[in-house]
Amino acid sequence: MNLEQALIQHISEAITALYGSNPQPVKLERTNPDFDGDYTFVVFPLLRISRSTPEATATAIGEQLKQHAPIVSDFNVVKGFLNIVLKTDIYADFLKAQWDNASFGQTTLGEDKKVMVEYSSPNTNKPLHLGHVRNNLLGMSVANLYKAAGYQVVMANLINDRGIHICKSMLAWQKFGNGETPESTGMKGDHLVGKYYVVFENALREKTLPIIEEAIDGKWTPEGDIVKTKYQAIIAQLQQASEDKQIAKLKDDLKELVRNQSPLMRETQQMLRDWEAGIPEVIDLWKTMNGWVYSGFEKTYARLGVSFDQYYYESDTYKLGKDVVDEGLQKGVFYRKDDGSVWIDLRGDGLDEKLVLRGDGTSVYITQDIGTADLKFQQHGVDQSIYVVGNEQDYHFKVLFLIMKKLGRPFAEGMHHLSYGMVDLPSGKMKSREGTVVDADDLVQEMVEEAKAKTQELGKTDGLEETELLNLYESLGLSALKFFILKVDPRKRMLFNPQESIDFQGDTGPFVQYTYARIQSILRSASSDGQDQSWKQGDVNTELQPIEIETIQTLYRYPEEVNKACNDSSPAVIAQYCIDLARTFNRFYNECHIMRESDPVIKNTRLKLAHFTAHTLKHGLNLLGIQVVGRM
RNA sequence: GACCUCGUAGCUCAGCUGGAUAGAGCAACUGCCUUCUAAGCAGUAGGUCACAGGUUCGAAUCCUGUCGGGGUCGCCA
Repeated sequence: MNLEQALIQHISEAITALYGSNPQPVKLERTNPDFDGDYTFVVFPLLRISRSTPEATATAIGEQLKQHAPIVSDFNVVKGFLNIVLKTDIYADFLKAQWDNASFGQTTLGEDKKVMVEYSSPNTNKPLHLGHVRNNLLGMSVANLYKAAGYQVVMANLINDRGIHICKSMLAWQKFGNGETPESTGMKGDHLVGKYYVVFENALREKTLPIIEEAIDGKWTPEGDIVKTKYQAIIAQLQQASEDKQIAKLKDDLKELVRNQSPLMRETQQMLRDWEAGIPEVIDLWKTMNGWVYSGFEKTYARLGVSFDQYYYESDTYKLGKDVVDEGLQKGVFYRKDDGSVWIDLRGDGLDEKLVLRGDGTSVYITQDIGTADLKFQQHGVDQSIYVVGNEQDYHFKVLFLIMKKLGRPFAEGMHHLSYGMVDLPSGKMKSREGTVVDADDLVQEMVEEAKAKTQELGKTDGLEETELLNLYESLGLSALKFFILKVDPRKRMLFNPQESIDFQGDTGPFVQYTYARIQSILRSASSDGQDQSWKQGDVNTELQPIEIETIQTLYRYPEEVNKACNDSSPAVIAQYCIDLARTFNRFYNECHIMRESDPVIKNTRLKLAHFTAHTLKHGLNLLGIQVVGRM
């Protein structure tokens, strides 16, 4: 039982003793720093049964606690707020018991439970960009959080390796590639493939631009009756449209129509059909180019420090789910329309009717997601399944989870969408067309170079080997990047300012690492100046300074923060905590001497406190996927 | 148009399961290195918590509406 629970029980007993009953669960808060006390109990809700003033009620409970609760040393009352002061021995005892606990921060929240975290899920036609970086960092960190909370974790990556967009890169390479390979060009495989995706888009734009203009003027003569009818319908609407927004949309529709009729797109569509038919040349090309992409991705993943236990490929999973559609039809969850398409009616749940299988019997996106959900639970027997996917897919996941529930899947309750917000740049949204996309590899490289420049400027690294230095720059650069992204609530849209992200002062990863490195420096001198490990023995001082108590209180909170972060799937909770702990320790560092303290008990107590803090900072940073450094 | 989501200091963000005088960092200004790493610490200044109602002893937090940003409403993924 932790302190808070013990105190809650004492308060509850005090209330019962005074008023005969306790109408509601006791809620405690940490005392506002401006007031004296550790915990605060608000008595307003009790006034009905105490039939007294707030002050008198709070005082009565305070007196009762002081007499009967052994952990309470004192109290004070401000209006209806009962501020409770705990005995400092409690903090000394806690420090003594936990300072060297190597598993401090590991909790039992998820004992005997298993969770899958699916994240990353890239397309194999382009290299990773800043948006993927947020996804990857979140996924990895959330997986770490679950592990720390005692869950078994399966990290999964569902790779989108098929589809029309993949064929675009393939076709462009075939037509314009001249046999280029990563080896022949020295390019990273994912970048090479991405280059041909851009080549394709440019060629398509160039070739269709005059036709689109023609089409807007109503002078286009498309082939095929269906297209002709569609075209005429759009033109008719366009002539009547008056709002700018509507006109723009119609023009976009037109553009899409013209593009899809272009020879280039037809070839691409044919290639997709050939792929589905298993034509060997197409499959070979697909395998080759995807292979390039995977080796490129692996380098990016390795540098970011993310990894996976289970890969799924859409080229496998896109066939799944059709038998579940049959099952749903039998159960009456789905229904079939006259054209053969299968639907679910979710209007009763505030959503729409949603297609789950096309009229021609082929899958849509959600079909395979239904099948893949079953597969995940069958293969791994997980209790929970987390999808780390951007918030533009909120609706999709609402529908998916509802479908699984209606199909009677017991695991449906354990499915969660970690819906994270988009990353904006100071210039606005990232747009590939405008070349404002921030490439993941470039970004990491810039951060590491900035770390190197900053480190050299400060010049504190004399005596470090070359490999140690490289490791240091890597660690610092990635720390700045990861912390910058993870400290923001995942659910919120965030602004990525490159200038601010490479700032190493204030609320940053390097700041927390710095605090850790500082402590290591102290611990090194404690162990090397002839005193060896003797500071680890002996008792701890019970006469603690306020700042020492505050540091211990902050440490005490840590396991709760881990649980909170896990429950909320929010690494930001840990990032904010790390800042809090580092700042509190730095204040302690400034106010109290450690190595220069002459009283050995006080000195050794402070060394233990420093050691404990370092452990906790390291644990917290590791949860964010950040490595600590001993010197910087 | 319908639905979802966000709006807190000049900027980036905490705080949001209702509690005291709304907190950090950056930017600005002022102090602190012959003493454990100044990538640090202390201080000054900066707020109509978008706006208007409501619920409550008490609202940045919950409810309704308005305004503003973003997203979604494909037999795309």
